[in-house]
Amino acid sequence: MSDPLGQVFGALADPSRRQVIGYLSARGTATATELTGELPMTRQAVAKHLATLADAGLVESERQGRETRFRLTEAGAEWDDRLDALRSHLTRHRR
Amino acid sequence: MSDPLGQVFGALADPSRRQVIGYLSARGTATATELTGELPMTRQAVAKHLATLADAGLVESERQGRETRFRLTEAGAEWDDRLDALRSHLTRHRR
DNA sequence: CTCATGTGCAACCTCCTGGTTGCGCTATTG
DNA sequence: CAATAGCGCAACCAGGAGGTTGCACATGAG
Repeated sequence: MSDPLGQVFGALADPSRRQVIGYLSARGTATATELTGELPMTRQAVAKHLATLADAGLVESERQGRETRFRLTEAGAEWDDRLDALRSHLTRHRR
Repeated sequence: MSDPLGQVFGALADPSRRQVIGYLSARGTATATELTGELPMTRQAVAKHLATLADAGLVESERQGRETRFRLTEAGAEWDDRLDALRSHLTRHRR
């Protein structure tokens, strides 16, 4: 759609997707099946989230044998930091 | 829905809404009818965008007589700055 | 007072999104 | 080689998002 900013914000708007970013930041790498254990949804749903994150350039994948491992891109890691900052900025400013 | 971050990102995901933020930042204040002149949509559509921006806490309104004037909140102004930074960050990193 | 201007509310439509199920293919393992 | 684990693709569904039209209500201007 040639609206990179919109894709990024759209990707970050979903809480499950932000959680995925958090998990990937903590683990470094994970497969869709692994992440399914952490989220209340099916593997295919997780795979879709990973796909939109990849479209937004926040995540990249690499097939290793029969599994596909995902990790944060540089932009994704930057956003993981910004998310932490924004969260504390919110709770600080709330009241 | 008690997902403040999600509301903010959702609001920023739409290009028309980001444009509205830009206009408000430039003009300081505007009504829905005024903004309709700048965007290819009806006044009601603009009003909806302003409502979601207000729900996200990026914009606030004040009724003056028969018109309702909108302006950026502090958070909205901060995001207007962050948007500029992100855009140049993108065009810098792209290529 | 009358009338035009500005607004808000509600119904409606279309398309996208988050999620599901089902199936078939690929690659490891025993 | 056979069985299984992991993945991708496609169809499908309910609900929300972006937008429209139509109308009723309030307020300032003449």
